Amino acid sequence: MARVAPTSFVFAPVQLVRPAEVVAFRITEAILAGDVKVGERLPSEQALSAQLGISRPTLREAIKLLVHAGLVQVLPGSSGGLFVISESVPANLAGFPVPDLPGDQIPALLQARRLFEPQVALMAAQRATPADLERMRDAVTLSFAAGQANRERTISHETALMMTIASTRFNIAVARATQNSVVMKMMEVLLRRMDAVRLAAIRGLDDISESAQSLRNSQQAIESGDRARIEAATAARIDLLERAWGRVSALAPGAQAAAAAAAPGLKAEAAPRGARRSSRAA
Amino acid sequence: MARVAPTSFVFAPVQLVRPAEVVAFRITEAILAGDVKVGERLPSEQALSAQLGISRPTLREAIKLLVHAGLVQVLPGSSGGLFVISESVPANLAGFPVPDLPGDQIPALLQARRLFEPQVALMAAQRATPADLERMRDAVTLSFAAGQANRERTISHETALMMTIASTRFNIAVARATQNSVVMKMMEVLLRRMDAVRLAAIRGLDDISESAQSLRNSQQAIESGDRARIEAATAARIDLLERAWGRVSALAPGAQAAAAAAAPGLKAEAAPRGARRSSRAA
DNA sequence: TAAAATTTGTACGTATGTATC
DNA sequence: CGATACATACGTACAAATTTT
Repeated sequence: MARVAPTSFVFAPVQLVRPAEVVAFRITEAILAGDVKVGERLPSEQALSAQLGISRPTLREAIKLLVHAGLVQVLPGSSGGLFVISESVPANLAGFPVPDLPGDQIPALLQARRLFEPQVALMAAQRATPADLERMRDAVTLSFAAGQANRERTISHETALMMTIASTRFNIAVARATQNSVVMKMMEVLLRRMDAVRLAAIRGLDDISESAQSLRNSQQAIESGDRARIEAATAARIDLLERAWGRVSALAPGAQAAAAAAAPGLKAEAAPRGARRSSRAA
Repeated sequence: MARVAPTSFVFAPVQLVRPAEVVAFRITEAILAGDVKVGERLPSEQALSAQLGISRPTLREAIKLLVHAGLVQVLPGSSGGLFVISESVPANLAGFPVPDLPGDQIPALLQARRLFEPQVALMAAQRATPADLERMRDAVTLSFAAGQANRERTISHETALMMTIASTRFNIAVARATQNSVVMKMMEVLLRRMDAVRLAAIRGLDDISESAQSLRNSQQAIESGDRARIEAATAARIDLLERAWGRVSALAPGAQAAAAAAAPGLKAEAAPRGARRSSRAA
């Protein structure tokens, strides 16, 4: 048989994920979403591992990551358990798997949000339950609290963190309000990539209250149900983020450097031993 | 210390993925996308494993899956290698990881597409390269070929398969045309869940040529760049699918049963032994 | 004061799958 | 391509800690 030249197509590397990392991320999500609040106790290891469909050793591995990240505290004994002690640690800071996102693709991320989120907000407005609306209002309240705590011109790290949590929580609430699991899954794809940007971008804001304001505008627009208003408010929110990001990346020598600095672990630190790394198939 | 009741929030099970499955899926994607065509030879095992960032045994494991699925053929010897021999096996039929999708959530999937795809098509129209447009046209051509091969009223399995490939390929081409990696990733979330629906739905079509026609309408609309036309054509394409699905699920005793039949493995057959299952964190 | 209940902590044996040669 | 060595995850069982009864 005649020799056939191989295809010229080159396959991108796959990124593998360890169960413990997936589990830790799942729990972190629940904390960030406000499903489990600070001070609450998670189910026992036995119950949790059953719910998650994994073994207890694997769960314990995940718990180690969470403890190391300062998100939870574990107490032994009869009235002990796994307690949530913080909600302010972005997943990427804890060394969790973050999809590879070259810094220069952050505009692509923002554009994807611009494409997706107005539609999601519209659908949310049509289908939100009272509980959904309350979750949105809670997120807005949190964002204003963050703004209040920071009256000075400079934006502290804590304030930026609170604001990122509020924003993330708002987005999750909106996605949930669609009552559509596929939309939620797609929003997760966006949110997992947003961690890196938010923190950096928020520090590029002229005024921290702008961010809270834009969240409230979106929330009120959704409650009003007015189509044009929803689209405008959602677009405005992303505009704000984009402008802030532009300012930050212009200040820094390079956008990539800024992005990397904001999210250690983003560049995937050359794989400790095996080729064990994170995340889904492309 | 007072005893604290655990949170009432229940965690959804995580779905784990094995490297070989991820790799097999990645290669399948390339085949379905038309990146590597039938008859082509893939790179050598050594080259492939290097590209994919995995060991050769893992790759070989993945190849076993592909061979079993009838997608590729392994020929030994100097002029041998890994040859693509088919593109017509949906990933789910090969036992690949398919995200859990309860049959009753297929309307949610279709609604998510309705929300997302018109926007993607608009963006694609603005940014498509000539190569992108050609990929779309190729997909349309393929769909018409499928229609031609099936002039009778009843739709054969082969025809349905060809049509699903053409549709998938068209969607991939449109997503690629956005030149936006995040949008592509989100489209993947949709497409991976579509496999189950397409095959079943297509058989519910009044006329197989409707499907090819709707693809061509979308393709021409995108080339025209006309906003209203693009939105209408994309919506019409999903309408067609939704009507077909409605017909299929109405015929069958239950929509869930039909969905499960179309996609074995969908319902996650009660976990053979461990909790080995597929895919990303929720 | 002591026993019981609950929950984390630790350890072992097995199976599976991956990496190295 | 095969065989061996290693890593990972599971299941289970038991020990330790702490509060409640």
